[in-house]
Amino acid sequence: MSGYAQTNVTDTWSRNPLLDAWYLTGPTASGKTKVGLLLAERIGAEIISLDSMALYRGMDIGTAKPTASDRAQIPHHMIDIVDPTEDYSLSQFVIQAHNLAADIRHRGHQVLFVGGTPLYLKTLLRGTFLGPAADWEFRTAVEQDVAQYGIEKLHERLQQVDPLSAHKILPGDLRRMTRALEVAKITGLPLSHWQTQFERFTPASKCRVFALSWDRAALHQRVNSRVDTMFQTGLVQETENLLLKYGNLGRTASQAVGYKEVISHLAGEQDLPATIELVKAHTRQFVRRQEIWFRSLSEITRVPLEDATNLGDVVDDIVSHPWQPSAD
RNA sequence: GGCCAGAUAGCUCAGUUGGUAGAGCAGAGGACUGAAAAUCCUCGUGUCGCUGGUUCGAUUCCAGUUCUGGCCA
Repeated sequence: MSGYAQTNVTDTWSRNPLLDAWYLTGPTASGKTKVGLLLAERIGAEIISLDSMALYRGMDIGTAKPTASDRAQIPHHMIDIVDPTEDYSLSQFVIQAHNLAADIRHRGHQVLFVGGTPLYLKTLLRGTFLGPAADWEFRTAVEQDVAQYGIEKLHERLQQVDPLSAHKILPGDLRRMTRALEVAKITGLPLSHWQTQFERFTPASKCRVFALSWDRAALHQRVNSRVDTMFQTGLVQETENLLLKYGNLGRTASQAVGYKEVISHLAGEQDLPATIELVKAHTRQFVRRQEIWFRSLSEITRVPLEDATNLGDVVDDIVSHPWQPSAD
């Protein structure tokens, strides 16, 4: 098992930060797509989507994908690249994004990441430990153990295998405990030995990472009306079509806010008005978690917004932001 | 018009054999490294509809009153 540890760890299992690109992020419904297009035009960039759900083909309305005309205007990447039945992962994203960024630079263009998946953003900014692929047999076995012996036993097991991770991961967090055990089993070394990338961070002045920021109450209003529009423009129909075409959606795609609730509505679990309210609530909760991530990232420069009429000024602010690339 | 049941946290409701009250949801803060739109942790004071009465003390008992359902005329 320790053979894994000896093979080219740096090349195979880690990715360095990608700090010479531009990044535009912000919570759901903050206006990233529009500002992104204007910014891309201004700086001569191609856009790489930074969104864990826009990856899936056919999930258009619920993910508020850029339109066909948006995509004709500026080249977009990492949209519609997998079927919604497929599993995707952070690591696949990071590897593809690095390769794409290199291609775009070879074409002489700037790279602009646009999207609101904070973990993907953090991973590009700080690098990552890619690690071994998910072992679903192992994960299922762990799940069964937990059902039989309780989650406390799992925490004790992790305590033995990887005390540092056991200390870091909250004892109810089945997913993270399982991953830590999985990595330890496959690599022969504890996860905490590998995961050191997130501790190195860059100040905002040395990178170009911008987060659109709204007053929370105003953003909630935008979320509510965006969700209403999604249902008016056929989210239920789109979901029905996906189910018809693919049967069930995959592990990740079926968890997407909007689709998850419509799927349960189609199964008769709640009526349409209740479904719409659920989607709104879950979107607001997602917004909150996004904001918590953004607050924790030193790399981010906040771009306050009060209405959607001055987007040109917003782009001016972003472009005039002083930038001192670091020597290393 | 008569009878019955409700009125308690932003919402749905529990509860107090009379000593001013608590769940779920919503909301807020935090964690997060191959599922991340996921997963996990923490946070609960509100004229207990209004006005009187009984009582040391009423959100709880009594009377009246307003509103909301339901039933009967």
